[in-house]
Amino acid sequence: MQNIDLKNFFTYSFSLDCVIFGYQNGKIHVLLIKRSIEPFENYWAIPGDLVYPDEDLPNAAERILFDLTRLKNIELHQAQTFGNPTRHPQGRVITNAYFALIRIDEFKAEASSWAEEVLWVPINEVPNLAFDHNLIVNSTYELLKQKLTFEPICFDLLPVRFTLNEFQQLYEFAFEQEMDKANFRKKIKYIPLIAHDEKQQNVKHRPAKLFSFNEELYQEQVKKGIYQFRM
Amino acid sequence: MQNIDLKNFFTYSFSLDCVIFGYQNGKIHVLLIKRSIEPFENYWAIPGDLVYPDEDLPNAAERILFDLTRLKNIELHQAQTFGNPTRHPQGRVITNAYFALIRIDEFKAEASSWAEEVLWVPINEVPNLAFDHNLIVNSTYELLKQKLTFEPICFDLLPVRFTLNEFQQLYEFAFEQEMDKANFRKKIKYIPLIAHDEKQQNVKHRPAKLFSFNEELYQEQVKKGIYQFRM
DNA sequence: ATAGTTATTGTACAAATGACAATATTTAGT
DNA sequence: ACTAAATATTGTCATTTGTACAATAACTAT
Repeated sequence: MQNIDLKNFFTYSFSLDCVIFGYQNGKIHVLLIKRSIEPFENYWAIPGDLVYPDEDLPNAAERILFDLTRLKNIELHQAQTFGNPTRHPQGRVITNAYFALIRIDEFKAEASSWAEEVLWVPINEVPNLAFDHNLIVNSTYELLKQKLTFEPICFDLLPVRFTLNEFQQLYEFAFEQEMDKANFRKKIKYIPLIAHDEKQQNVKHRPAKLFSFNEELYQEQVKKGIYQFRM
Repeated sequence: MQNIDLKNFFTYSFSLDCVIFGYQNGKIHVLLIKRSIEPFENYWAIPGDLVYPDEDLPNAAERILFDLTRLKNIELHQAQTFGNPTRHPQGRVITNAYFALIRIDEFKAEASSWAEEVLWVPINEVPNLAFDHNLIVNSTYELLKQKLTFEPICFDLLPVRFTLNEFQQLYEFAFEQEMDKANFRKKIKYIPLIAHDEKQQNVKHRPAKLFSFNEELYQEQVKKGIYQFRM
């Protein structure tokens, strides 16, 4: 796996790792796979693999995620790049993290290729992972938290129709901080939401009203410069 | 420069490009070098080169910047990675952008190695650059503007001692928006600044008082959770 | 109907924002 | 020394936003 003659030229491998976040039971989860191959056989890891020589990064992200987890039609975004020379035991592999936010129950992740198992694990209960994947997951989670403040990406994690309490709890979890219900509602006053007639089901108390994000109105308001998302 | 046998393995080159921002005459500038080698000979570009096989990315950033511009002791930060397969005419070269913010007059950039010339150019007057360097510069500038809102990095661009007007003008330039003097001063009320007795020199009107950033107090307040920078 | 539980709305005070005006200090010229 | 020009610095006030806490509403289960 070494080639001295080409040293200083095409001497690297380049891989891409996917950090897939999902929200369930009031907790943000991350998707892991169990490796059935060396190195780190039987370790949990995030889905990732080598990028093909002629492949663009966004395409590689889609392909790799699908190969290992059967997930598709997911919007992936670039995060950090990790290039420590010793991060891969078999050679110099620089890796670029991509991340996505999905509704866990809207997609069905299935182990595939050399992924033996898939697992959604709460972000604060992630076990020891292969390679430097703990570092990658943690760094990317920091990025996610940043983005939660300035972009309406919370709605990719929430159910399409959600209660205001579910909405609030997502932020309480991410920022590890309790918030006042009344004040939270004032804070989100200008976020374009659609209030539905429908109500929460199967709760043993007063059911809450269901809302959904008004994507079109949001886009329109942003274009006009009337509104900027901020939490 | 092609090696068919190793296709799918160590088949990439990995490079690193530096976007160095400086502030002068009320404008944010970026540092360019003129290439004296192919490809893109005689084009302006940002300083960048291949990463050595055993080199960590932060070290590579330092080394490459010094080799081409003689700049050193500069804090470099990772930005985006660009991996379009056709971005380099001679093969697959994935590149990782790093950026830094400096005071132009505190450092002396000098052309070195295959850099024939160096040039500070206002960010809104950047010419056509080699490779996809315009894309890299623009993306990184967007990142800089984001960071200007949430981290006190403006003080890396401003002179060590600055007037409040210089401070304000930096933000007015970056966000392309005029601000009210009085309100700006209210906004920065909690930023830990040191007011000096010293005043602006060589102006033909009332000179402004000079301030500097109180880094220690800032760190202390952040640690205590008392304060979070926000513009 | 009643208790239990959560949803939703209201109130009152403190703090921040934004538009605008007033005052202060310096230089340059007489 | 006095004055005009220029910019620095501070103040006012109406409006909006933030925060803590309380009150009311609506549903379930018994």
